[in-house]
Amino acid sequence: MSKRGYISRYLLILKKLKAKPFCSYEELKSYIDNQVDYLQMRDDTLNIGFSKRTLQRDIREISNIFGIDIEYSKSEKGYFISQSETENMNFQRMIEAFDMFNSLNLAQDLTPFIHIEKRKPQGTENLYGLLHAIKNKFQIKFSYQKFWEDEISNRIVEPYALKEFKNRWYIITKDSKDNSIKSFALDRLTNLEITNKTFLYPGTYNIEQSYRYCFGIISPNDEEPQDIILSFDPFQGKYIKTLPLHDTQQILVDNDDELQIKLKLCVTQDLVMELLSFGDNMKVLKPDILITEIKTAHEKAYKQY
DNA sequence: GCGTTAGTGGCTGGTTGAAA
DNA sequence: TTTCAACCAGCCACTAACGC
Repeated sequence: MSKRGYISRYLLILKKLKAKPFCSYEELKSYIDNQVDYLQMRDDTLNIGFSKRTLQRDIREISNIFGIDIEYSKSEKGYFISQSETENMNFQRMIEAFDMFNSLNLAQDLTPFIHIEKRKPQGTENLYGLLHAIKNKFQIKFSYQKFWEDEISNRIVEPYALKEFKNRWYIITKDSKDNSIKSFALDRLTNLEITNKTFLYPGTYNIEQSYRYCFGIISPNDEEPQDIILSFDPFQGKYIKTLPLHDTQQILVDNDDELQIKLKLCVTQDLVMELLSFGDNMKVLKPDILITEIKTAHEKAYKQY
């Protein structure tokens, strides 16, 4: 069997148990047989078998490879994924990626109907190296080119964490030059070098807490979060209700005229850019500093015509 | 074509939990 | 406490894929 075959089987097991916990071996077998019938119609190299012994080995391998534990409940007479795993974002992403991978593979003859976004690689080839450096607290060196500058600068930083925002990966670091927290997009980072020099992770620094009131990736440093009140027209409001701008989003008014929401965030450049993208479908009601920023930006844009 | 490797299925004994 | 059913894991043989 090809490697794709048994990896597909692992993911089918996870997918089934996520959708329906406490499946017996027979239920899993039936599900996998059905799925494999369909996959094999498109790819006859996918010769996937599934005996009880194979399931036992798969459970062990899934734990080794993906770190996801599958247990058996005697009272429910079935296998299940431990609850904490199904809530794990990595797990959700893995299942999504698998679905996407299989769909695109199966749909090669449907190419005219699938339009993939053409974008630059995300720089994920450095993920392993960066994770190694974060885990072992090694300083890193790299070359970096900002969007708004042609010049490439060389950086030496202490890597703290990786963060994703709008389909881009960033490394959160402390810059040795000025000791401030900075983020760098992986797709603009080159010549990565992991040094032998170790650093001490500041005990008081908590990345989750630090970015709690940030819209995107720009570090707030010492800035305090503010109450932000926005009013959207009803059409845009529907999108905002289904795709909230931030975890702190609360609905204040929801009627035929507007959707009014409150956010608790630091006013950073990435938040301003996001709000500007709504154009005249959104109005900032609070705070004054943000109203001024948005007004100035719209006025500048108006004067260009 | 041949040898090696890895995945799989089946058999078997040990373990565990529920029921009598 | 004993019995039974089901799972788990070790072992071995088979087979397909892969490299030379």
